[in-house]
Amino acid sequence: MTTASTGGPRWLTDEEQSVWRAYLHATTLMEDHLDRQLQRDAGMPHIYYGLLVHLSRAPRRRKRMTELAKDAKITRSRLSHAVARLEKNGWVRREDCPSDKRGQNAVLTDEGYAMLARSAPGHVEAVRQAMFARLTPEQVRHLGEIMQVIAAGLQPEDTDADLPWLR
Amino acid sequence: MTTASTGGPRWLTDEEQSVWRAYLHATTLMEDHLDRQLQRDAGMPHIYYGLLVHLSRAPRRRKRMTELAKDAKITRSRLSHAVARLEKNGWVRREDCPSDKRGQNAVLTDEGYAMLARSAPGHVEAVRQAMFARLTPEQVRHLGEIMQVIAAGLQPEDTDADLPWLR
DNA sequence: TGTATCTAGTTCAACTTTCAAGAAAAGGTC
DNA sequence: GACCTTTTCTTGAAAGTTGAACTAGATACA
Repeated sequence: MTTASTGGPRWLTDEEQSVWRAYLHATTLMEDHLDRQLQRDAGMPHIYYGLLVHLSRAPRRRKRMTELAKDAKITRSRLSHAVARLEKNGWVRREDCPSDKRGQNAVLTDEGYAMLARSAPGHVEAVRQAMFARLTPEQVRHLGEIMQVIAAGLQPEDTDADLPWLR
Repeated sequence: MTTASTGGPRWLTDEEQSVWRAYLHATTLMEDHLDRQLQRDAGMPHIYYGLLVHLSRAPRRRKRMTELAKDAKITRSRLSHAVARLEKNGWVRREDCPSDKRGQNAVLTDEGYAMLARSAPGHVEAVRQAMFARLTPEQVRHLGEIMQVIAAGLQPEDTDADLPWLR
């Protein structure tokens, strides 16, 4: 039942509710699926794998902790723990930042890179099967646009340029 | 760069990669956003809130543990811990299942229901602002269809009816 | 210089999730 | 009934996450 605007709380329409449920359902299953796949084939959860991917793309395969945390959308605290674990695995190592003595670079080791090279094909295949193999090209395009819009709305603005009180 | 079919591992096209990144980005931000919103306004993470919602919709506001776990797409173990926590809050209580002495029902208490009634409007508003307020009606429809397809592909088939070796 | 403030990263404790193991009841088969 | 298997749910330990507190170094400014 769709509530007309009576002054009470605004609920979602039937369609919105159904879309929201589908969204939660699909995203939960996807995350579980990939976590399991990577835990099995690469010995780490999805987010840790993502950290290695980020590092592999960075110049000289290294990145400042804070920047990496920002890229991966996790807190610095969580990153500290994660890097500690990945270091224990030998896939990442920390190195002092030469220009800022507070800073640390997380560096993808050769072993880390090799692990990534080994597990990437399987992971990509899992992603393809779970998502792209099932959608039409149009749906893929739509999904991209929709996700861009949602992310933009939730993204904390990191540029102060357009904050009125700083104009 | 899009790899042609050379026999090596099949990568994603540029567009697929970009859509995949957008998907990960948006879903991560959304989950964080809602977790924070509910932790702040209802004192529990999103998934726990979801459990209360499920119970509130169930007949007599109660449900067998296994069934609840299935609905919420979490393991029974996780549910056991979660219900223990919610029980401590006074929002849920366990009750023996009369027909099966192994069974337990999770029951939404009046306090739990009140808590839900109190926090639901804010949560719905958060969902609306994060998603539906930013999408066109067409995008909402597309998103629903896309999520249905993805969920269907990942959903473990619980009917054995069509397994070939049981035919 | 001195001092106040900010930033980078870590650490701790509390909480949540996972995985493997286990207790208890139910269901099947002889 | 006895026996074996399956289902239901819980438990405990290990792993991961969170948010607040903390250290050390950078930055700003008088």
